[in-house]
Amino acid sequence: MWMLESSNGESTNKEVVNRFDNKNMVVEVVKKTSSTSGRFDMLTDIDLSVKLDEDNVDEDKKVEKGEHKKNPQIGQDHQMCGTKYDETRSPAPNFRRIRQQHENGYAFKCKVGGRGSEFRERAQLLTRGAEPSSVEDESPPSSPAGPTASVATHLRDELMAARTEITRLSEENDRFRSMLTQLSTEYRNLQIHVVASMQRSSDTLNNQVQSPQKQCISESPIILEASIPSNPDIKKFHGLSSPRSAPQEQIAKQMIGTRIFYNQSPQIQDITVSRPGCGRPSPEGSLSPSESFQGRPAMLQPPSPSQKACQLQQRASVHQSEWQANKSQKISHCDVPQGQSVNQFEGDQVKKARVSVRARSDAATMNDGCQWRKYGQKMAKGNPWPRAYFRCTVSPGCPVRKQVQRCEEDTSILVTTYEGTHNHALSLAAAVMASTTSAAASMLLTGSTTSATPHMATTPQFITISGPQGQNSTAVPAISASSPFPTITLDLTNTPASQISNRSNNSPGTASTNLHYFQDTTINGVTISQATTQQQLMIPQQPTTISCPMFLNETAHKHDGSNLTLRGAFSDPTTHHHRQMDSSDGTRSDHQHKPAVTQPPESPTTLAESMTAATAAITSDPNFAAALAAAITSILAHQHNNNNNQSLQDLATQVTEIRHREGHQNTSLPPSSFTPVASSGTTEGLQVQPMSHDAELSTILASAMMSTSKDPPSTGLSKSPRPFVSQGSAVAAAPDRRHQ
DNA sequence: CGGATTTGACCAGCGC
DNA sequence: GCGCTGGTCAAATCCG
Ligand SMILES: [Zn+2]
Repeated sequence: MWMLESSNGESTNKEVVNRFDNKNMVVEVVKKTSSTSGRFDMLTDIDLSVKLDEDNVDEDKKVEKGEHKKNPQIGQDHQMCGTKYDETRSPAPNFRRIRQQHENGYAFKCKVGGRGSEFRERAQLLTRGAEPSSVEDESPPSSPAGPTASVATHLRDELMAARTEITRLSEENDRFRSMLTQLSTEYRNLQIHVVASMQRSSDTLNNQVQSPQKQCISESPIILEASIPSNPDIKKFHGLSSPRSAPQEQIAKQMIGTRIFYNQSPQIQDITVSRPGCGRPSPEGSLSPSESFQGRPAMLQPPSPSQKACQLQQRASVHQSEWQANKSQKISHCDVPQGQSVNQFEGDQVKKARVSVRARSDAATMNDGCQWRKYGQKMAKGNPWPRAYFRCTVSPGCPVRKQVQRCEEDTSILVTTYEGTHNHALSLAAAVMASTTSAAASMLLTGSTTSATPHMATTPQFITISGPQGQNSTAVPAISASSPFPTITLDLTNTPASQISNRSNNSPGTASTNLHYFQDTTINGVTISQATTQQQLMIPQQPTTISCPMFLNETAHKHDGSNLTLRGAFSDPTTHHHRQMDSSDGTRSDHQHKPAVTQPPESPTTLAESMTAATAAITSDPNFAAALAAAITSILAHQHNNNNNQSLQDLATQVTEIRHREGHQNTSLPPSSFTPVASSGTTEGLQVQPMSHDAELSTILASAMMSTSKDPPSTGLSKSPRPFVSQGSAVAAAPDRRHQ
C-alpha cells in the first residue's frame, strides 16, 4: 500500500488488493482510497491492470464497474460506447489503456500491454484528483485485507465474466463480419448479374431498334430520334408571364417543404449510389456554358462502365463549375473524337444529356424545387410558343439550366428540359428531377442507347430516351448539329394513350389504373411511397419510352416558386407528338430535344411510384445496376398481378435488401421526406396512405416532383422554403412575343 | 434600391 | 460565305 500526498493536502492510498494470474494475462487490482486528515474514508479508484500475453497485445479491454466488456474485434464499438482511450500516454506502441471513470469515484481501468509491459504507469493513468503520477511498484499482490478482499474477489469474478463475455462478443462479431462479407459478395454478384442482364436487354433492344417505326407499342418503342428535327416535346410555350394569385402562391409555399441534400454531398452519394459515381469532374472550366448546362444532369457522376473504377474511387467530387458566361460550343459529333478517351467522351455525353419533363401545367413553369432565373426567351422554330431559358440560382455557380416551352399541340403541357448538375443541396422535388437527369445521363452515357435501353426495359414506360444518334443504335442517323445531346423525356402527363396513338393505334384514354395503396420502398436509401395498382398496363419490354402519366398542374404563376397544383384529371391523350410534330413541321430540326415514342397508357397511379422509384433508382447507381434495381422495384407494384417478371421482382427485392444491409439507406434523406404521399397538397405532411384518386395522386406527385424549398444546403429537410426567386415568369404568357 | 425579367444583340454550329 | 437556328449575354426595364 502506498500513500500519495496530493497537492491539496489530501492523501491517496493505493494498495494491491489482489492479483490474478492467468497464462494469458495478469490482473492487478489496486485499491485507491483518498483520505483526509489521515483518515481513509473514501475509495476513489480501483485500478485493474491487465497484462496480456503477446497475442493479445492489441486488444483493448475494458472493465467497468459491474460490467465487463471485451471484444478485440469490436474495439471501436467500445470506444463508441464511451470508453476512452488514453493513447497519448502509452509508453509503448502496443500499450493502450482504457479508462472509465465512474461518477462515484470508482474507476476500473484495464491496461493492456504487450509483452514486457510492466504496467508501471497506473499512477499516471489515474491522474484525476490529487494523485500524482508516480510509479507503482510491481510489488507482489498483497493479501486482501478487510473490506477490500471481497471487492477484489468480486472483481476477479467479474473479470472472468468479462472475459467470457468478450469472447462471446468476439465470436458474435465474427459472425456478423462474415455475414456482412457474404452479403457484400452477394450484392456484387447481383450487380454483375444485373449488368449482364441489362446488357442482354440492350442487345435485344438494339435489334428492335433496327426496325423501329413498325414496332407495336406494346413492344418497346425506343425511339432514337437523333435525326429528327424539331423537338416536339418542347414545341410550345404557353403563355408567358401569368400573374400569380395569392392563393396559388400559398399553395406553392405549402408545397415547398421537404428537401434533401442531394448532390454534392458525399453522403448522398453514398446513399444514392452504392458505388459512388465516378467523379469525373472535369473542371467545368473547360466546359462552355452550354456544355455545363447539358452536362451531368443531376448530381450523379457519369456512370459509364468504363468509369466504374473511377467511380469507386472518386466519390462525389462533384465539382461544379462556375457558371461561365462564355458561349458554348456544343459537341455535335457523336463519335469519339480522336485523342479523346472513351471515358472522356462518355463524360461529354453525359454532360450533354438532358432530361425533358412533360407535365401538365397552367403555370408558366413547373415548380421543380429550384430557383431559376430567366435569362432568355426566344421563339423556337416549329412552335408558336416561346421557349424560355432559365438558369439555376440556388447556388451562384450552379450550371444547371432548363428550358421551358409549351407543347404546341397541347398547350396544357409544359415541357421542361433540364441540363446540368446542381452543385448544391436540393429540395426533394429538385432532387428527384436531378436524379432523373442523372439517370438520363447515366443511361445515355452507359449505353449509349443500348445500355440505356436495357434499363428502360425494366422500367415503367414513362421515360423516353432519345439521342442524337443512338450511339449504339443504327437506327438513328446523325445528330443534328444543334441537338447533339441525348435526351430522356419523362412524360408526366397521362397521355399514354395519345402517345400510343401517335405511334400506334391505341385509343386514348385507355390507360387507367386503380391506385390501391402505397407501399414504402426504399431505394438507394430513399424511401419511396409507391402506389400499387391493380390494373397495370405496363408493357414489359419497352425500353425507351416510358410514359408516365402524371397529372401535375401548376397553378401558380410565379415562376418556379410557386406552386404547383395538381389537378387530378387525366389530361388529354394527345399530348405526345414528338416525332409526329417533327415530321409534320417540315421545319428544320435542330432541336436538341428529341422526344421519343410514348408508351402505352399507364395508369396514373403508377406514376407516382414510377416516377419516384425510377428516379431514385436511376439516380443511385451510375452503373445502372442500381437504376435497374430501382426500376424493377418501381414496377413491382405493377407486376404484382403480373407474373411475368417474378424473377425480376425477386432480383429487385434482393438488390434492395442487400443495399439496405450494406447501409445504403439514405441517411441524409430521411425516408419520410421522400414519402410522396401528401395530403392537402402539402408536402410537409407526407405520409403513406392509400390513394384512390387523382387528386391524391396529384398531390403525391406534386410532393415528389414539385415540392420545393430553396434553403441552403444546411439542413436535410426544411419545411419552410424561401420564396422562389422568379417573379412570375412570363414564360407562358404570350407566344410570339419575341422573335429572335 | 436590389433583384428579377425583358429583349435586342451577339455568337457558334450547321446546311446550303 | 450566308442564312438559319439555338443559345446566351447584358443593358434596359420592371417590380416589390
Ligand atoms: Zn442548381
